[in-house]
This record gives sequence, structure tokens and C-alpha cells, in this order.
Amino acid sequence: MDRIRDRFRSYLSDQGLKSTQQREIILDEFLKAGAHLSTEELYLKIRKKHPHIGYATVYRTLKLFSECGIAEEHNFGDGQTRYETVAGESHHHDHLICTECKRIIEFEDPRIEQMQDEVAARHGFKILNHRLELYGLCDDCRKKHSS
Amino acid sequence: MDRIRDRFRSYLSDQGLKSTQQREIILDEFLKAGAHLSTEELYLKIRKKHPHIGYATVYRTLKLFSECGIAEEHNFGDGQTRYETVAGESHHHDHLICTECKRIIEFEDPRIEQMQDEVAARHGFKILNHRLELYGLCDDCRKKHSS
DNA sequence: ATGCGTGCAAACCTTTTGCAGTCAT
DNA sequence: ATGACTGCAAAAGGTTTGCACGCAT
Repeated sequence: MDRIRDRFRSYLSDQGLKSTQQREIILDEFLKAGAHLSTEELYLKIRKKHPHIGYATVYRTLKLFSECGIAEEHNFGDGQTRYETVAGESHHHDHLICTECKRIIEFEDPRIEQMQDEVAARHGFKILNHRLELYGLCDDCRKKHSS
Repeated sequence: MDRIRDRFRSYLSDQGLKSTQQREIILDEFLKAGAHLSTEELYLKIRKKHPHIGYATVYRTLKLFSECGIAEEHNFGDGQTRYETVAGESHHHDHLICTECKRIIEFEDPRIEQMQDEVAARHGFKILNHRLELYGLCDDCRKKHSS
């Protein structure tokens, strides 16, 4: 966690940007929240304790997180951009998304990753990024349906 | 192709909806275009020959295509919803997307699909849908970069 | 005739930006 | 001091909808 904070501060000073109270607060709340938050959800969370922080600041700070590599943007098809922490050491992962209860489960599978590389190689493609999302019903929702 | 038209007409009459000139024209242009079109792109294409057809009609008709299963919605991260034909017999496929020239290459890999099923099973998940997108540089753009 | 479909324009929603004042360096 | 940052409000960009009229059944 502190590693991430350090990384963010370094990024700021490297770029000639400034470390401000707002940015610290937003980073704290973002890390605390953990999950896959939309800009608005994070803004609402923050507003409770810090009503003076505006939406635009949250929005711009999340962009900053994504630029400096401590967060990743996602689009799960609900019309909102969501952000997720990228822990420095953790592996890339993909998502199972329950279309019913909106739960998001993370998983990683190196074999799938490797096959992606193979596909790319076959097409002379250089992968910079990828996303794999499986939409469906989670265990709980499946059970609810069948009962 | 005609199979798709039939399917659309059946869907309309099954649902008590009407077959109109506009819908026929939009379907024709959509099938002719082939690629991964946004609502706006299709609208612009159609407007050239049929200036009387409105954006909303194109929009609503594409939704209809997607409801009846002859088209699929995609979000490749450029902020626009794109539609793609689903030929009845063809297999599901995924996408390689060149972030530079915006080219979209389709591929399919049953082994990856199978592994996705395994992952889902491991989590008690029932997959209804999925998407896999590999973003990066296509062969041509890679060469341009290195030269 | 009936009621779905169409075209237009306006509403919506999320993301982005301009600006004047504020703050970190 | 200086230039980046913030908060507000407004703009933008895409999607969706209301309504009065038109058309397929």
C-alpha cells in the first residue's frame, strides 16, 4: 500500500506535478475501497468525509492514477468507467462478472495468457494490453434461479 | 445473408412488429458494410442514399438486430457502441484491435474458449457471454514504428 | 381502423473542459 | 512569485426518449 503511495508521489514530482491534500485523500479512499469503483462511486464515498472535494478533481485524479500505472480503467458494459488498483507485484488478472448481482470476481490463468500470446504471434500482432471478461451468473444467483 | 434476412422477418412477425422499408434498408446496409460499425457510421452510410432515414431509426433498428440475435454489441473502448453481424453458423470469435490504425482482426481459438469454461466451472459460474480483446500494434504498424 | 414505426428535437448521462481563484513549490 | 490544482458550472459526446404524424397490417 505504502509502496503505491510512494510510487504516486514519485510520479508527481517526476512530472513536475504537485502533491496536494486532495490527491492524498483521493488515493487513500481509492486504496481503501479496493473494488472496482466508478468515478461517481468514489466521488460519493469521498464526499461524505470531504464535501469540499469536487467531482472533477476525483475524475482527474483517477486519470492520473491510470497514467502513472497504479490504477487500470475498465469498462464492464454498464456505461461507467471503473478503476481498479494495480498492485505492483500482483499478476494481471481477468474478470468474471455476474450479470445479475453485479458481483465481480477476479481470476488469473497463465495458460490463457500464453495462448493469447500465441494468437497474437500468429497475426504478427504485438499485444500491449488485453482484457477478458466472462459474463454470466455467479454461484449464488444460479442457485436462486433454480429454486 | 438471406438466411439472416429471413430470421429478422420471422422475429418481427413473431413479436408482432412490423416489417418496414426503413428496417429493410438498414439491414441491407448493415450486412453490406460487414465490419464493426458504430451507430453513427452506419447512419452516415445510409444517409447518403436515403437521407430521409433518421438517426433514431438506425439506433433503434440496431438494437432490434441485437435483440433478435443477428448482431452483437461491442465496446472497444473508443466510447462508441459497435455492432457486428452474427452469421448463424459461424463460431464465436474474439478480437485483436490495433490501437494505432484502429484495424480490427477477428480470431477464434477453441482452446481458449475451453479454458474459459474451466475457469468458470471452478468458480461455480455459468457463462452466458464473454469477450476477449487483445489491444496492441498490428503487423503494419509495428513495422512503421521500427523503421 | 389500429397501433407500431418514424423523424425530429429534446432529454439524459457520463465524461471533459474553461475559467477564476487557491495552493504547493 | 509562479505555475499547477481545484471547484464550479458549462460543454461535449454518445445514447435514449417523447411526441405527433405516417404507414403496415
